[in-house]
Amino acid sequence: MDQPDAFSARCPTRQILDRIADKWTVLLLGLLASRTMRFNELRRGVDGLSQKVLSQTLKSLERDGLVTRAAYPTVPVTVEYAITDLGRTLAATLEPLRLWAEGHMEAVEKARIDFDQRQQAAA
Amino acid sequence: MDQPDAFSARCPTRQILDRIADKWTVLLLGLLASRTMRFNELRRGVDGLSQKVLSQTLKSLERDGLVTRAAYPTVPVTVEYAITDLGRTLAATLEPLRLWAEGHMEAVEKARIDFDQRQQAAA
DNA sequence: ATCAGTTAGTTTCAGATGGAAACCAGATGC
DNA sequence: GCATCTGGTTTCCATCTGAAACTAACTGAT
Repeated sequence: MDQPDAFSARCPTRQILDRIADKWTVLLLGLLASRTMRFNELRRGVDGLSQKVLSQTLKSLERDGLVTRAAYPTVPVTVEYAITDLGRTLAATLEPLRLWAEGHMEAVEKARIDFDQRQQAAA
Repeated sequence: MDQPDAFSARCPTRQILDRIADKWTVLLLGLLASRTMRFNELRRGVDGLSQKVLSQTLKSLERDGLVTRAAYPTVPVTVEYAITDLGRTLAATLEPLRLWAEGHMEAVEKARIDFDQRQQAAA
């Protein structure tokens, strides 16, 4: 068995990286790390996430063993999504990513303004 | 000024998260963290990355102040991409992500097989 | 002088993906 | 009968993606 290597297109690691290096995955696992949540609760928690993409993303996360889905025949239907142990290890890896974005927001915005002005000046 | 909050669609953090939580960004910054590289060198280093997307991704990374681009009028043209200090802090955050993918590849693949078999059985 | 090859890209086109909004099922409340 | 709650699926359109071809400027070989 070869060593896993994300730089090789043929390594399964590549598909997994594509799946986990995703905006919605970062935010959803961030929420689910704190507690089990229901479908519409997650939708309200992640502003701008459409039902279709939430449904698709949760399905992928479930397939990859990162969250579990439990449906209860109440009225109306109750569906609870919970993070798994595996998902929890990923959430711990993903949290610094969200924190980086929040912490370096101003530095990146400043860089963008500078870059755009230089482009403007060159044109 | 509001606190940055990636869960809000209106926060600039969201755009930044979308930019950095990206397969190609993870791999490119991973390479550039070790040393300065040229365009085709990066292309060869990241298997499966097309020239178009490499060009677009590098342009975004440059705009966000994460890498610098330096062109030298040699023959043929030499263009060198180097990581910035800001980029280096992000690369340090992104590396665990790639390592998670490589380290948990088998667990995820096993989860997928189990899930698909359960789906098969249910159908 | 012309053809092949190097560099770092841009362009083109078909197919996959994204989000907004509408729709659906099943049941309760009014 | 009609609206409302749940957790989705469907539809439509715009954007994004990747593969491949093309560009520009110059070198080296034939």
